[in-house]
Amino acid sequence: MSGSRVERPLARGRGIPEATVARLPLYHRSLVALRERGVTTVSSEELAAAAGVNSAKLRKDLSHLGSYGTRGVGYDVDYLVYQVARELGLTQDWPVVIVGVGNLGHALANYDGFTSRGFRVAALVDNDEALAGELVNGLPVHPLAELEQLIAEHHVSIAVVAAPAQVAQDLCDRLVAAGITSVLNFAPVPLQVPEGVDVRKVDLASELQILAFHEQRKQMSSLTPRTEAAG
Amino acid sequence: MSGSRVERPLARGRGIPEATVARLPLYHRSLVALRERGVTTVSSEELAAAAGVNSAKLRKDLSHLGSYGTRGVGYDVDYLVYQVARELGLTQDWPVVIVGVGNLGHALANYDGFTSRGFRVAALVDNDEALAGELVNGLPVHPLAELEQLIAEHHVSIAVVAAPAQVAQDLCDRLVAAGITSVLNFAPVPLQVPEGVDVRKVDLASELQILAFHEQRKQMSSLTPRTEAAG
DNA sequence: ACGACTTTGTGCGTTCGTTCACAAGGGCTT
DNA sequence: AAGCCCTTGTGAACGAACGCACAAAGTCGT
Repeated sequence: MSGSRVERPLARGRGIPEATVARLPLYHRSLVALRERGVTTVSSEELAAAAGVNSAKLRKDLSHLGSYGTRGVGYDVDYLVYQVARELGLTQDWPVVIVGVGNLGHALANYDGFTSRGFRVAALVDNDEALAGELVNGLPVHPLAELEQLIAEHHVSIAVVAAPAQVAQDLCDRLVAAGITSVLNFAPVPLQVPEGVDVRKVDLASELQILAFHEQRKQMSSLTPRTEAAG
Repeated sequence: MSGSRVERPLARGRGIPEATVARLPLYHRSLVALRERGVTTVSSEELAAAAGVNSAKLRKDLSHLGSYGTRGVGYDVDYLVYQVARELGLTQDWPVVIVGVGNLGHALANYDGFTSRGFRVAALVDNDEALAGELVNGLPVHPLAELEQLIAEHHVSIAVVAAPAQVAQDLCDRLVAAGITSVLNFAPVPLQVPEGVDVRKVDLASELQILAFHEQRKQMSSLTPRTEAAG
């Protein structure tokens, strides 16, 4: 292991495929888990197995970040953790505002996975005045009227929408107007946003429906096992 | 609108692309919303706008289910809602078991989106004996020991894993052994399952990390706006 | 110092998904 | 009944992603 490594200017090619980006968090988590087990070096085969992906795909994904492996040896875990974290932007602090403190918002505010990975819940906001001032995980719930001020004060650019579907689009417009440029949407509606704003949606019901689709297929094929038969 | 329609034997071609399946819940929801607004007929263009997708993609997706539109007119909303629901398996009852009744499990047990779409929380299970018997959304929390019995009794084939990462794989093995064939996994670990079992994962932290990645890119490009310049 | 061995990084063929653009087909008006 | 207009359904071009298989490149043993 040579001591000094070249520090690349983040994403050499300027364009990392979206599919790769979506897997980087997975690699990061797998690497951290390996490090905690005391592993210092890992091959693409091992890491791929830990992450549950094809090893060639893993190597190609990592190659988009740079040549961080050593042929014949593998990857240095510490070093790779850092590089992936840096590429993902986990080395900086990301204040996040959660809008909607119902059941889901509550759960999100308490979720360790957010706080433990560079994200910090900067503020909780809810439309329900009755909730105002209540503490959730040590943080007070703010009335909706303070939304813009909180975003500006805490320099928030990422918002989590955990509000009902009916108000989600209006809320989103307000968030964008207040300077939010990334939205994680839990409301089951497709949010319209202007160019330059990113939206990712987490749709719990959809996921179950997709499972139900395949489940139905399994049941069908087990009831008619001779569909392909033929003479 | 002709009165009698041909009832296809579900998925004419036998194989619907996975990408299409993943969008069917979205179309279903958009259609239901249109129906509630009193819309009886919708064009691919309109429905695509409501769902936030390209209209050609929508038409191709729907064509995989069958020819349910009328050229020059569009799609009958009621009829299409039914066809999509049938294809997704929403016309049948899907009992679901939720394993892990922490913050997230609590929120899921209370989530309307599940129950309102053919899914029924048949049982709640948690490892923590202190929770046993407690009512969540009117349902008692069962001790982990009763897991297999509950799955058998209620004919459950879909499980939701909302347990900590450390126990997720063991839990999953147990679920599969008990007859579960579809798993919705909220634990941040890639679950290993045998052939024939489907797993979908919802990874809250990953979604934020993906947003952070793009957010970082935005910041970088706004700081160095002349990257592409050249002489 | 050298060769055998290991593992990375990647060129290439294949598969999957998206989008364009238009022919086919149904309804509506005259 | 005939033609116009509208929208579907799809062929075909394009592009993104995957995975094989191998050359390049480094390590380790002798």
